[in-house]
Amino acid sequence: MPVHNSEIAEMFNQLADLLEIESANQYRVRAYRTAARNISTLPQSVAEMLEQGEDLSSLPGIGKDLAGKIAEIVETGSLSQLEEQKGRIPDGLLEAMKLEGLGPKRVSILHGELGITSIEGLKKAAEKGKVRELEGFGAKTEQKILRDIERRGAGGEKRTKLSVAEEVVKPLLEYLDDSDGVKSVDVAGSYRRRQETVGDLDILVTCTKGHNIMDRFVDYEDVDRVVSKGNTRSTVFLRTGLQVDLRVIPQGSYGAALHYFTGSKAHSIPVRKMAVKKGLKINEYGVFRGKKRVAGKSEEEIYAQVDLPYIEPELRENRGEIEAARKGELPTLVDLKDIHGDLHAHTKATDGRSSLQEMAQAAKEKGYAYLAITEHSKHVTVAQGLDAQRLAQQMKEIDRLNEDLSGIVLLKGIELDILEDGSLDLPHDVLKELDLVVLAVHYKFKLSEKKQTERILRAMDNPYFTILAHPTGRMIGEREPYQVDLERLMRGAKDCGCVLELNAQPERLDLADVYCKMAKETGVRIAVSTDAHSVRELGFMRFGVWQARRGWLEAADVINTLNREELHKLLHAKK
DNA sequence: GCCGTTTTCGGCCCGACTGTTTTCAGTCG
Repeated sequence: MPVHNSEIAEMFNQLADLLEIESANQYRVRAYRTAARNISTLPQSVAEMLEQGEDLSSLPGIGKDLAGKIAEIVETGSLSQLEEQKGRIPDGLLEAMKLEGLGPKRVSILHGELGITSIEGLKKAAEKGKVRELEGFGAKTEQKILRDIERRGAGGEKRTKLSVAEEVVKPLLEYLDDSDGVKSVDVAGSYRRRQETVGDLDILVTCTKGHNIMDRFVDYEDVDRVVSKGNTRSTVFLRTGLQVDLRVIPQGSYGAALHYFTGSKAHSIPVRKMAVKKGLKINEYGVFRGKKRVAGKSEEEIYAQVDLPYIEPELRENRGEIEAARKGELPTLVDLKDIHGDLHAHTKATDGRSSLQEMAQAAKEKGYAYLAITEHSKHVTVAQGLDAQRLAQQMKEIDRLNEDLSGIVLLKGIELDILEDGSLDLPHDVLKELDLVVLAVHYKFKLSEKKQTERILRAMDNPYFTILAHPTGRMIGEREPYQVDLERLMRGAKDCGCVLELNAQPERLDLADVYCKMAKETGVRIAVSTDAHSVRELGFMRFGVWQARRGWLEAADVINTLNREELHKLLHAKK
């Protein structure tokens, strides 16, 4: 089993924690964290790069030393330096570092003065009042530690899916916006970058002088606990467990603050370095030459100071956007208004909840030109997938309905199961009557990477194949993707003119952003599809488009930006 | 530990809030 990038990143982060507890040079610590961050966001496997003889020290933030450590991890599955450090510092202290208000210095004191080695031990010491007696600690810190231990026992921290965050954010924004003196309210952070999950929410407001937005914020009905409250920054936890930071920003600094708090950190650092080279300093208040602020009102101003055009939030991950901006080669990202139809939807005939008519009507109201009905095929028994006879019946219904519809056309399709050996769940003479065939893997997720890849490649190699649905089968936070060689899959898709789906269901968002970018670079086009099981779910298109934008996709990379005639030509080109 | 139109040494992003202290260290983002 090859070592995953995330495992290497985790080891480097642990090592950074341990070094901090031992008061190592802070820049050395930072180097490990930077390396961990860079590795975890690489699209390709570091283990594979190594296998192919690539020089890892060419990666950003990886020098000779860390390249050697990665090689050791890939070869042996562990890192001797990490094991040594762990021998000196108990695991419990790493856990304790995650508690609110406890960092390396205090954890080190707890270890040295009280001999704490575990959360359990820390809890006992705090209950006996031993912690408050230590220098730099007090009664409040002790209480906070106890509270946090209790809280974590109940749940533990988790990232929140973008769709869930959206539900929480909307009423909160309305609440904040709906008070006199508030001029603007915006969400920054990973939410604005439309990352598939968010850790916390960063909300920025501007308001008239003297207005106390902070009082209103901490009074919000969903606030469970106020962590801190100041004049310009407050932090609360909502009942859902989501952390929300609110910052009050002076108008003249709004762009600078928006840029700063949108991040990502990986994007901001090189931008700030570019400023330093020009004798400027960028912080959340503006761009400064000496003490004089030279920009700050808008993000455009900030970028202009370092000779860059505006960079869309979805691109700000330090995945080449700064270089592209410098060369004037930024993509014009696909937009929701470019979308002319949806190519994956279900109805009551299988596991959907709306009728054909309802789906057609809703799609028409969205301004779509087409909607593909793609029910499950018979192998998916739990969804009462269609056999040849029921499919034929539905096709007749669609023909009848199309005669009555104006402005939109329903396309006849199927979400056809790929069987274990790569053969298809319905015969070719049935498929040839359809407008499009969406192929999908729903069973046998545990095949080896080689078998899974060949299974799908074989399925692609049939004349009716059009789109591969949810290409990795992942469910965010629930189910890992199945093992598949995506590079090989994409080359195969390019050879046979197949399209990959970006499934817009918020718990799938499959293909992930980095793979969308890989598809684009390979020359494979993407269908952004909702896989809607109801009228409401047709609205999931926005999540798909956001993810597509994070994957650098332009309208020309996405087939459902085509008009009806262009799409028809594409779908019939293969036959 | 990384990095270099300041290149083999000397920098490396920095401000707000809290708690404990009485001028500031630690933590956090």
